[in-house]
Amino acid sequence: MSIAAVLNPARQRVLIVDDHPIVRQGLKRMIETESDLTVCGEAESESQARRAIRELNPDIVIVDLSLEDGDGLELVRDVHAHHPEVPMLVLSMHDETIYAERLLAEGASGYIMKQAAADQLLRAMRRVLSGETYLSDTLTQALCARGYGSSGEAGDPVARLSNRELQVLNLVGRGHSSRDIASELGLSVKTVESHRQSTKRKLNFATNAQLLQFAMNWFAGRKPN
Amino acid sequence: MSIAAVLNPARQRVLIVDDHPIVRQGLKRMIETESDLTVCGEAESESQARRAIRELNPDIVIVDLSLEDGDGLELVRDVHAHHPEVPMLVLSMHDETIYAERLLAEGASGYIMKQAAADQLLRAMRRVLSGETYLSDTLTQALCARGYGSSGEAGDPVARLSNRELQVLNLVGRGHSSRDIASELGLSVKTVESHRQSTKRKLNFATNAQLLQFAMNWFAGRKPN
DNA sequence: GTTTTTATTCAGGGAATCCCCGAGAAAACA
DNA sequence: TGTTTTCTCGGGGATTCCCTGAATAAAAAC
Repeated sequence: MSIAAVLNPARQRVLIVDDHPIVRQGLKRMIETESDLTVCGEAESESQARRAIRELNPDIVIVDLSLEDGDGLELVRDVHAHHPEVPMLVLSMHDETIYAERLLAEGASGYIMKQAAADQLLRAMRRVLSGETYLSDTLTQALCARGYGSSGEAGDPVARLSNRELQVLNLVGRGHSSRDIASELGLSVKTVESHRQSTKRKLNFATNAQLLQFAMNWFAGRKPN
Repeated sequence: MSIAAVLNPARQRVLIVDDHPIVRQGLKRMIETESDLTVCGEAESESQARRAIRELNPDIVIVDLSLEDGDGLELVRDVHAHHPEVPMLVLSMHDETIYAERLLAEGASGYIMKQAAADQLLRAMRRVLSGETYLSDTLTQALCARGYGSSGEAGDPVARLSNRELQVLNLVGRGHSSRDIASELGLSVKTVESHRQSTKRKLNFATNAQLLQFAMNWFAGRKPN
């Protein structure tokens, strides 16, 4: 504990959860240079993180998405279940809109990429600390276009799909082609294409590749059949 | 700047190439706390890295494998071609044995993961600076096992892919279309299609959907099925 | 009860992609 | 030096993508 901590006892206490020592160092440096923030602890696994949250009672938790044990989703869900008052900011390597959606649904308060600059990270932290939600501009646009925030509540955009569309999307996510799906469901290829089309429109996807990516990630978090 | 800098003006000058500001901060902190090392510059893209090496003439370059533009392989090859005397230490997120082999062949002097602790990183840097090669224990074992293993095709089938094919597969996994990949790499669409074709053949995939599914899962750090 | 919306089915058609073939040049290997 | 692999690109038919439209039935709204 430094003199600054004594002079400013109201520092917000941050817990870092990341299995990369280098990244932890970088985060620590960024945070400690701020007068209103301090790092109260570090964890490099989910089990360590759970114990650290219980014992340290941090004001905010920064979670790396690419944890070795589990993909971070479980940790977010678990922490939010046991400590719903602790906001979580998720740090990710890639620009994967799919994960952001699922993480926010599980209780995360923000999503930011490692490509983000220092001031952006700090802005995100302060926003999450104030009880609000932080999303990058591009991510906000993507999610808003898909139903988040436009109606106020975080409604599941997939719920807007019809049964048939959902059925087709499921098979799409398993890597089946339109022709395969058509024969499996006893439909015309044109019908399957039509369902894919309407699904893309409802979920605001431009290309088939985006739909495929979404479908695979969406159904990856669910039990097969 | 500490007294050590005055006492030891012969500090080895390090150039950091990484597109994550947080990681750059972490590396910088680790390096600057050492009395015999200093960071002479940073770069967040391949083009910046090339110019920085020319202008700063560093004693060692630390390269992140997951650069946005390209997969880092080209940078390693290019730098080694123009500055064969500059040792390069490659930093990676995952335990990618496939890349390690290629990187060493292209001129890298060491390969270390971001999970590595600080002392391990510094040990790797000093070893590379002294003109030797650094590999982690697990990686050394993996490479040795491959060299002397008589198990035939027990190795990862992805290892059989050529550099270009791997590069294309990487972009495919990020959801890019053949047209996008062609323009990104400055190639004909036909060439990209050809690489996808040969990749499918080597990995025993029948359709493009299977390749896409595999690529997305592979580069997301998860195993298919 | 009538109108409107949605769901489900399918077709047409131009653009794009897939997927098989081949082929020449360059690089790596033996 | 000869062989293999890699990297590059093209032809061309089959297929898919993607937009528009449309018929029928069911559900919802008026």
